[in-house]
Amino acid sequence: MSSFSDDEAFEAASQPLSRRAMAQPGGAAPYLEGLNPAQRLAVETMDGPVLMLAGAGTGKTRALTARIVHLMRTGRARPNEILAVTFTNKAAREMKERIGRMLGEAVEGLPWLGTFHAICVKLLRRHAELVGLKSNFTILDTDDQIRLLKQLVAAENIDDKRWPARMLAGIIDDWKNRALTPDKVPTADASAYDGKGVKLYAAYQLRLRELNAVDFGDLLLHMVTIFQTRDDVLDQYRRWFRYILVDEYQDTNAAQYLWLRLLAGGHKNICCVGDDDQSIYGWRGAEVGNILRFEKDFEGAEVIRLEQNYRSTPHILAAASGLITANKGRLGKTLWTEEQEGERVRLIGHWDGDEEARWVGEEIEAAQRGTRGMAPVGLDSMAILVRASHQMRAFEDRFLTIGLPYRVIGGPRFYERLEIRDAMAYFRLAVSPDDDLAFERIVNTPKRGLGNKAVQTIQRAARSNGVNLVEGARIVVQTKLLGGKGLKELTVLVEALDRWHGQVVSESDTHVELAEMILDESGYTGMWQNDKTPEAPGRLENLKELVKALEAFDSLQGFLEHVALIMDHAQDDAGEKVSIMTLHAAKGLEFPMVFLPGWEDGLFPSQRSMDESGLRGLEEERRLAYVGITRAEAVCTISFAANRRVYGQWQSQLPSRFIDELPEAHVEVLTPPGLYGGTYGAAGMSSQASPAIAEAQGSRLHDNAAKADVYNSPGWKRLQARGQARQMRQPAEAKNITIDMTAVSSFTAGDRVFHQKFGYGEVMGVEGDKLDIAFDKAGQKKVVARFIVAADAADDVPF
DNA sequence: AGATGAGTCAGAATT
DNA sequence: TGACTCATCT
Repeated sequence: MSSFSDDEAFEAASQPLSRRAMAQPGGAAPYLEGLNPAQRLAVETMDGPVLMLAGAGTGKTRALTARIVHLMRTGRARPNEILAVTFTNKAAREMKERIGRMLGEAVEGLPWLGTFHAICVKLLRRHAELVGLKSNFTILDTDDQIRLLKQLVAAENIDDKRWPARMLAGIIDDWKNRALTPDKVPTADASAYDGKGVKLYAAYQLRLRELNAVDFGDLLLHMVTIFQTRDDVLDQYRRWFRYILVDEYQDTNAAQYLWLRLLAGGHKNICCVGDDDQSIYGWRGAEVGNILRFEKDFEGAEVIRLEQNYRSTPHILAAASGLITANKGRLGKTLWTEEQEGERVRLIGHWDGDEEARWVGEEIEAAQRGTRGMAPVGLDSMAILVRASHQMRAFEDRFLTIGLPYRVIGGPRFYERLEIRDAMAYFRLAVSPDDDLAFERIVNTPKRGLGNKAVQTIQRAARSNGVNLVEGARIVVQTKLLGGKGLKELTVLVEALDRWHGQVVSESDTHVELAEMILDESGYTGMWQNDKTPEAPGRLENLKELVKALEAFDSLQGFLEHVALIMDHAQDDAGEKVSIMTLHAAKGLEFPMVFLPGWEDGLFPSQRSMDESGLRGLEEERRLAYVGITRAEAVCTISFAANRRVYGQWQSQLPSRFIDELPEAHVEVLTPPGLYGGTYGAAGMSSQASPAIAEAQGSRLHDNAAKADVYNSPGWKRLQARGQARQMRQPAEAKNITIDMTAVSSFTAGDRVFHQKFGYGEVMGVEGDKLDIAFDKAGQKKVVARFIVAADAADDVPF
């Protein structure tokens, strides 16, 4: 891959400043309008180190983008003298859009804006030779990384049962996050990976260099190494990037921190934006300490607090603020809002996880209709935020059953899918025949009769001649080291690879045509067309989508470069849907109505987090809770279950300690259905029941005022909650599963059926009132029979 | 080379 | 419980 495009970016950006970029004559600039005093101060304090301590929902992106525009419009910096770093591509994209909007028509060049990794790629391509690479190095993703490590581990005769390569990958990542090259790994870490970690790390780095490849961690690590060893290069960039801005500073790891300190070392014009209370990526190497230490690290730093919240009601803010005060060593801030009081944070306990999911489903449907005098709420305005992704299942099952549309945010990503990765390996190989990892991946996909033995033969041929695997394969073909089918197939493959590579070089076809040709001629498309498993059609769809995505680029190289760093993929946004996601995925988002289920000790806070990291872990969990609550604009509902299936075993659960930490004045305890009144309430009351509960039971009134009365001593919440949960019974519906016999009996395996959400499919099996159906488009799912109609009757149903 | 069965393990996830 | 990996059999 050539680095010309990068260089052009540098040169173009270095053109003299246009007239338009000068300060606007007279009157406040439009981008400053509507900023509150703190935001405005953060925008206008341009020189020296600034820490913008921006609480949840305080308009930090707005301030950050306004600051960039301000730097440009006042003539303080030319666009190319500004470096703005984010963590995710999404954040970078959003910021670009906002800046574009603020600048309007006037295009005077754009600042350096991108993720740490994207910026580092650009820099590293210019200086690759300083770390023994060529500027067209490839970027390996986690999968390649692990396969490479597996080979090294195998060469060391290590039992990869006890010491999986994945674990080594994690250890090495950790070292790289801490900016440790193999020679700098502290002796305390010498025992890592059966005492062979450091040695393998060194071997891995060597191998990467041989392959002219880097992993994600290297992008930063190599640049830090270059900055540390080459003053001339560092000076160049210090002059280049005169103003530096960093988003989500609380998420920086040691390598990123060093990188920033080195770059900002001269002029100290660095503005870090973040919120120590929202640091939730410690397990990924982020160090809250970076933001806590800011004032010490950068002498004379200004700390500007953005505390006016534009998102949530006072009750929600107060509940979140109260909770987070239990953490030690915070920078501290006081969020406030001009909004009206609104509803308190709602708290409710349930019998078990299924009951919780059922209740949430009902609440959502009620909100959709509009209840308690509230206006109807759209599904797009609601979200369920869970601690761990396996908690999503109960909700998905329930929502499928009641036909409530939902979308899962996060999940497996497009470019991580098998078929996409295979196709990409073909593209990589066509672009650079040196890509041995890509060759290994596709040599026998589709099946060519080239199994382990054949691959070893090729590897031996390549190694003994000091060439790449494609050349090794060529030698094998020429010297007929293989026989029969394998030889024939390998001959065809080598010829095809030559042809494709030739076409990449000569550009005789468009890259889109070439891509289609590769997938076709390799037999890869055919492989899935002949595959009869239910996933096959979906995979073919994805391949089509991949080719479509290619159209946005002007070469295969350009596309591969993009994909290496930008692994995200548009979500399906069609139609109103409830969002389900993890708390981590919810950071930065907001919803009018938020459900926070599963607040049980061990689940949230997660036991594992506490076991591994003790108090530090607990505090990070608490910040996660803080993030969760502060996602809510108007209604925030926390819930927990008394019983939950954990790895197939039923366990009784205790309400989360975080529930105790919520300030009582801002919480309203709801009454679970089926506890008071109904079939089971009266019979289930034990002598331990609190007077308030007995009273409520007796009167059968859901009287919140009465409950609030007794709801006033610390520790009581959990006791009360536990008491409630004990008295709960399994709801009637769960015990007496109603089976609609007419619906069930009308279908048997093999029937063509129709579902309003999933479309057409074939019945694979029948279990009680559920049908196991392989849908043409949506894959295999279990669906309640009453939502299914016969395929030929679908036209008659008014969906 | 593909299918089957035993065994293992269980967390958040970006680039 | 269930998803996934690996080893072994056919």
